[in-house]
Amino acid sequence: MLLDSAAHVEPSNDSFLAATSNGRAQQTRSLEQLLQSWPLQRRRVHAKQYIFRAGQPRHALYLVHAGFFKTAVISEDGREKITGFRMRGDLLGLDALDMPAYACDAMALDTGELWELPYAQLRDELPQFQERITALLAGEIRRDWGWMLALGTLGADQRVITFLFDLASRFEGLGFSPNHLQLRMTRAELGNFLSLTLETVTRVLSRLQARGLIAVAGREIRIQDRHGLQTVLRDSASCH
Amino acid sequence: MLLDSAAHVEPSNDSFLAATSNGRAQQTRSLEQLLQSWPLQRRRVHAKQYIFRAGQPRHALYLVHAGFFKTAVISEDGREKITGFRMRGDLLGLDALDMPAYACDAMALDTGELWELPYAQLRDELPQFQERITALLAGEIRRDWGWMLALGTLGADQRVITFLFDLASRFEGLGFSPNHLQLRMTRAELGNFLSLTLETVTRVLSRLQARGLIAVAGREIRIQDRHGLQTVLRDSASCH
DNA sequence: CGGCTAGTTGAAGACTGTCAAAGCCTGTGG
DNA sequence: CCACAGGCTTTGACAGTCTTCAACTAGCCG
Repeated sequence: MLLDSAAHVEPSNDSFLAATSNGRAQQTRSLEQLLQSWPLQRRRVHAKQYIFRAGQPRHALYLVHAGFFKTAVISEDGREKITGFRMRGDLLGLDALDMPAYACDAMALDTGELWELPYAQLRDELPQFQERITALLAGEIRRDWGWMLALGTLGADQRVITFLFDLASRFEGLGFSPNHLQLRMTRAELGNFLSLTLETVTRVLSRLQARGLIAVAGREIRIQDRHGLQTVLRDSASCH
Repeated sequence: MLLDSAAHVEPSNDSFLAATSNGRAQQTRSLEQLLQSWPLQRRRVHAKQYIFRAGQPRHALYLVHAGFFKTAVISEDGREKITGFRMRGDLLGLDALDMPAYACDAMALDTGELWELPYAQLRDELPQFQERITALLAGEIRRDWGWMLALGTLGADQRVITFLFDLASRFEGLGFSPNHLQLRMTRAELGNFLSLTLETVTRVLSRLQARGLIAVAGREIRIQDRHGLQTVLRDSASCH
């Protein structure tokens, strides 16, 4: 009888995405510290520039130091799916650590700076590095699962709200205001990530604005009634 | 100009899920070999038994040696999402490697056997172990992304077909027939994983059977026209 | 046999996608 | 400085897929 009916200590829903984000921020903050004294190759990138694309030979791991990025997978018949938006402290290329080639596309959404990490070298010379990488990989899995849960069980409004909260939490972790969000992606990219059309994203934002919950001005979004948003998240029961 | 407009070597669509499965099979096959001479604690489990639940203190990593399992995350308001079905060679608990508590529920869908891996010990004493774990983590991320792509861009029929192909590929990797699938999960669980309702799953299976593409008898499914299924996968363009 | 779980099928409705048109913003070039 | 082109966003009308609700069947076990 292996742990069959033991107590089920539930991680709260909101904390699922939020906590992992915070956790990640902390962990990579210390990853930055860990690498402070290391002579790293730095790269500046500009908007719409691909850092790498799926299939290209993998030669480095990138730590985002500034800027906003997206990673995406593409099927052979052209279907694209954005797997995440990456900002300071996130790593690009983690998912292909065990492969000779990158497994996704990584694109800058605005100008930014990347630190190039020589994985093999760091792994061999820096004792805590491997452990950090493992934690980041596991964290990415939990984050993905959190989004799979959200996309699979929530309606359009709730998905957008969840996204806004997640973004706010991550911004806050980086020292920015959690109520004043400057989006760097298009409606289409946002919709792609949330498995919605760009029109639906627009409609949801308009709807939430009409209710006075947020203020939308293009890609600038202000959260005006956090509590009201959470109510929407709760009340409108699942569509499943 | 960092790798901006370089050639884009595309991994084929079908290989996205299939290849990762095969890759995983190989890797964990050697993981089994790697552990052959290790004295591992073995556990037998029965259907509907929880191996662990989210929030419980993590004390081991489990390697599936026999049986069929599901892992799921649950939100505080009760929404559940099955994150994957696990069989021989898969690891349970990988996603919480960096945490003191498990991050998901793991449940046996039939009787099975698990090998309990003492992570810290193996990591310290077995040189190749850490590397394998890293590869498994990265593989899980790619697999999740593949499903996020499928669920976000495919219609109901295509999702079910993709699932059948994935399952067939995994069975084949374990030495079973890829055309004779014995499902171990309910329609509800299948639907949950594919972000569909159980009714929709049933209807899709009936529809595919009516077209002579598969033969359905409860949880026993025979793939009768693989080529026809692939055609459906291609032709019915995305719903996005 | 009765109760239970799992699966199938039908009809109606909701949510979101699709298609279309128009407005907006920005950068460029005359 | 203004005009224009192009990409991005917004909004509307309509259609389609999937969900919801409900009834019914089948298999299993006390």
